[in-house]
Amino acid sequence: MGKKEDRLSQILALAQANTVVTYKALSDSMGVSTMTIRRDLDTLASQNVVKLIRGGAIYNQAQDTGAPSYILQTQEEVYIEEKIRIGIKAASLLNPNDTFMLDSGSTAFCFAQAIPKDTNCTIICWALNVIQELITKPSCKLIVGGGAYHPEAQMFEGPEGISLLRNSRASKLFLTAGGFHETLGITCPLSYETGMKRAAIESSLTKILLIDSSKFGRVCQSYLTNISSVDIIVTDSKIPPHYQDFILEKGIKLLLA
Amino acid sequence: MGKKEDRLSQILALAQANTVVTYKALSDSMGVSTMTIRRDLDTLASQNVVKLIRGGAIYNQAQDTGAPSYILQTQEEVYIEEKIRIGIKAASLLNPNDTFMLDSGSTAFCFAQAIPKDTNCTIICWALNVIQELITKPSCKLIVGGGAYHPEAQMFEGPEGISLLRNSRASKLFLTAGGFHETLGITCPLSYETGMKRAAIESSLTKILLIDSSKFGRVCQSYLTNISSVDIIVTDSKIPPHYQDFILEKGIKLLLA
DNA sequence: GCAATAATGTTAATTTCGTAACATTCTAAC
DNA sequence: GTTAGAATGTTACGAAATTAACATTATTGC
Repeated sequence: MGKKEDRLSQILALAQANTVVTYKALSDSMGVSTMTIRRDLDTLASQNVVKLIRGGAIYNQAQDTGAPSYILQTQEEVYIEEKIRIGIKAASLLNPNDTFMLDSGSTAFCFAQAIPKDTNCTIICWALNVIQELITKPSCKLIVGGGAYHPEAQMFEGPEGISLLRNSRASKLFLTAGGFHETLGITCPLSYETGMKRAAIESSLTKILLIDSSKFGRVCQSYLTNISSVDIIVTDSKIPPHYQDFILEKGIKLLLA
Repeated sequence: MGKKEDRLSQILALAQANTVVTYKALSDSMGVSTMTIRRDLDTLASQNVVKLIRGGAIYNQAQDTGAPSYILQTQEEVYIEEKIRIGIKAASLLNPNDTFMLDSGSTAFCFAQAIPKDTNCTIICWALNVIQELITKPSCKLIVGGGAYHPEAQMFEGPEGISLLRNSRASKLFLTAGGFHETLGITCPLSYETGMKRAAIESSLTKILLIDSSKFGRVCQSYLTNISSVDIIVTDSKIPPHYQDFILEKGIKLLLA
């Protein structure tokens, strides 16, 4: 009995494409009676994938939003307002026709959101949420480093991605990190992130670190680079004063959002 | 005359929250007649923010997501039902723990939709809409070929992507095309597509062409490969009979959806 | 305050939809 | 092939929803 199965997935795909499907249209297009379609939609409704309405059904998007696999979601909501401000501040560093690299993570995503729609630029990136945001800005050209997809970080990573970064050059890099420590340097939580991040650091001129104030004094598992390898740090005003002094002593430019 | 304005924004908020709103529920909750609600929803529908359905309206999310830049959208709706059927048929070719490559295009997207959520497999792909669909299936491992993003085709393409495909191997390739002609072979409309497609063909064992019947006899600008390089063709039942004979004579397996 | 006009409400005829009961066809096991 | 059981189709009737025309009620400018 594969017939009903086939109909169900066809109906589901149509519902997904059109949002609304009607008994009549479905029965016409699939050559079965409205009663059959009705029973099919009942089945789909009991599985909670569509919602019945008078005359048909609508696709229930509430249930499938397994979309971005928000393990990151929890992390994302922490310091979200600071990250938005940091993104906006960092976006002011952009010049027309810049080519820059953009790292992964929630702060990078906030930065992507803050890029004005009419900014002509070329962006080299490797995080899916960042890409999804950037394709809404038609004046941005996108170069994407591929590789294996990591759902927890919503990023691509692998030798070919690293080689793409090595073969690219950018005037700026907008880097993110999970920890910033005076002696232990800049760190990130997931070891597979370091390959892409390091390649990006080596291929770009001005290294700009986007980091919210909660990360100062924190140390994560994977060592990324030392502090003097960054040129500009954009953070929020809750940064502890002694870190502020420390950064300025190092000759690094500090921007507070 | 702010009353109608007020109602409209209230209705809109409710529509956004609940997806579906009904004339009856709205007229009850706002203390006006269903006729007024009907006229309100007509207004909102003419502004394209809701879509009228029998008994009420649904919020039209299509207009606010600038998300996928559907230039492809127009093409996508052509033969959409056939493509869905083709996708479902092709998905039946999958075995557990397969590693396969998946091309770009609307038919490839329909195929991605048809992959059962619990299929353990590794998928090598390079189209953004395909990726967005596949990340909703947690049991699929994704490898993504990167490169420059092309909004018209929603795909990535470039030397590093090609090199990733060359360094990969897959038991199957699900290929798409824009034209299929007896003597002029298999063609596609955008020249930058051929690099990725050819690399995929060379790195995979069984070549499966997903193509709707409207493409038979059509020739597009970029030559991709000759017909005998594919092993299986999945199309819909509207395929002209002489093409059906031609394919079978060539010893290619033909599946009709 | 008084038209004039727009907004809203009411009603009834028409159409469409939903439901249930039953008829038919398909399918698979024996 | 027969037959039980499932899937699908048909029909008819009651319950909405749609439409249009008209009635009523606000609003606005004068």
